[in-house]
Amino acid sequence: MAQTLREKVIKAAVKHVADNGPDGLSFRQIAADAGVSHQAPYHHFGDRSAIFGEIALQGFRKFTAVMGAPARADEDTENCVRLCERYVDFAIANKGHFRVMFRADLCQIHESPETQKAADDAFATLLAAVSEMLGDSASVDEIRIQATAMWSLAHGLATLIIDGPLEKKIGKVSDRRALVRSVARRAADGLRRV
Amino acid sequence: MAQTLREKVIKAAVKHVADNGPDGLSFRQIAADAGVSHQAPYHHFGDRSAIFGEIALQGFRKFTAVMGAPARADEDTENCVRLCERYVDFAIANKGHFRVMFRADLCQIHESPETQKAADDAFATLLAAVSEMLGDSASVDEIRIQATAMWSLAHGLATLIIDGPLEKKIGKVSDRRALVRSVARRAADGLRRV
DNA sequence: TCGCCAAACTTGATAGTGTCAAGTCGTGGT
DNA sequence: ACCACGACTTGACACTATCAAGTTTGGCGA
Repeated sequence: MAQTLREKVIKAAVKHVADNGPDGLSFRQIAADAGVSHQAPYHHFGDRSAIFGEIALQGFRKFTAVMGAPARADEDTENCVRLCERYVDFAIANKGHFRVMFRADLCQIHESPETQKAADDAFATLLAAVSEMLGDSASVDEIRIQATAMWSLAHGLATLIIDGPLEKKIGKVSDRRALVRSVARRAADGLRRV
Repeated sequence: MAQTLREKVIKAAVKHVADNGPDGLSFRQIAADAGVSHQAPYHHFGDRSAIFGEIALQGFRKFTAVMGAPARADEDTENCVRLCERYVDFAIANKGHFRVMFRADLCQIHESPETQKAADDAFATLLAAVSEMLGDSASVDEIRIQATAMWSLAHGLATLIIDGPLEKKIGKVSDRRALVRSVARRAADGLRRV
């Protein structure tokens, strides 16, 4: 294992957040697991929230890469559905990161310009995708609103699945995918019966 | 102050969660603030997660009452918009409850039949509202999908506003209301340009 | 009135935690 | 050879949850 202590600590922290949520994350436990003194991690992350900030940074970068990637052949042809599905897939595949990224009380992304930029880039990617989806004629306001709507939809789905009551109701991956697609398509067509 | 210790503890805990999030909630501090020994709260809530369960219980009941109430004159005439707006309003007005209700890692609602029932009732209220909105002809599946979509949209909006990066971008209440209405109406009309 | 019993609360102790303040140790550069 | 600096250790302190006792207190039957 040629990985540095810093990497080990982050890895362990991400795993803990993914398995047990952000609460009860113990630096000392992580240090002990890494076979290192209880104070060693603090040399790399001055503060408890610093490690969350680092996790968020990594998360936003990965998020930007995933959401901005060109459409694959096996994906839904409808942009809205594809974005939602990618969003939820990302959240599930990166629980440890996702649970931290949008928790301002945990990671204070504005304290690190690097993390702030990564977050801005992530949002810009979302805006760009929506903008492309709407075409040239859409106003900036319209893009903003539509992006916020789609973001909210995907984010709500993801958090309800990950942290909330939806997880146990839809066990199999195929079921989950089907649900996400149905919901996203329904939203794309309009939420109230016309 | 004729309120019992149990009520005091819950009140203090809710306030802490609303102000600082669920992390770092200290039973001892609450006990000290209430002018009582450090062990007293444990007599009412055997466990740290028990108090979260109680908070979730209260939250779900209040939620059901709010979401199930008949439409007021000052509310939007469109059902979807109204439901979203109520949802977000509830989340903001009851931050301390809302932040706990949908966090399975915190409150384990299935451990208390009472809380489980309250949560089920809350979802049933949502389903009923959507069902009414769709009319008699809608299939059960269609109702379920549409309810999940609306729930996700409202939930995503609420969490992004409360915990995420949307809060500081929209400061004034009027701005927030306008945003929520715009987004909800846009979603009701369909997320992709037709 | 007395006794008593269970609930509400206190006191004490233990193990685990974040964090401050010092040390040690090796490695690269001058 | 020196030494400065980053990576890490050691020790201490205040704080926390939680277990395991004790003590108070209010109500109720005899």
